[in-house]
Amino acid sequence: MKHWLMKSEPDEFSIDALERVRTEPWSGVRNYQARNFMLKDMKVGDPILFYHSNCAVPGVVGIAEVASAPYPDPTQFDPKSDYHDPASKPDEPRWWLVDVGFQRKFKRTVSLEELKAQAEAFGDFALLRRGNRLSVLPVTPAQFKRILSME
DNA sequence: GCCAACGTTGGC
DNA sequence: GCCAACGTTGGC
Repeated sequence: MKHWLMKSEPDEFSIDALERVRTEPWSGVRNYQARNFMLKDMKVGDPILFYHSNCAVPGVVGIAEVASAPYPDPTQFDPKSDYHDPASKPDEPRWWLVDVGFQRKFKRTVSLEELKAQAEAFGDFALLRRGNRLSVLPVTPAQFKRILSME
C-alpha cells in the first residue's frame, strides 16, 4: 500500500467540501508526473494526506483515500470546461483521475512551516523540495506516520 | 500582488 | 534536439 499527498486550493475545493460530498473525482490534473501517479501507482484504499495550498496557512488538513480505479478525466472532453484539452481523443484519453474519498479532518492544520522545521527528520520529501509544484506526490509510510503524530 | 521555479510549446 | 518564450504553481 502506497501513501500519497494531494494538494487542493481551499478556495476551490477544501477538506470541508470533501467532507460534505464524501467522494470527489480528482479532475483537472494536467501534469504528466501527477497523472502517472494516479494512473499507474494508486490503488483503492491507499491513504492520502489532504493538503491546502495557495492559502493563508498552507499545510496538511486531513486524511482521504483513493476511492476508485483510474478512469479518464471527463473534463478534458468538455469544451466548456477550464480543463478542456482539444488534443485529447476519447479513444486515447490523455488525462486520467481517481476518485478521492473523505476519511477525516484533522483537529488542526499541520502547517508547511512546521513540516519545514522538521525537514531533516522527513528526509527526502517531494513536498519540501525547493520549487516543488507537484499536486499529487508520494509520501513514505514513515513520513505519513510522522505527520499524523504532529496533529 | 509579486516573483522564483518549473513544465510545456513551438520555431529553427 | 535545442532553447527562448510563455503560462502556471504556490509561498510569501
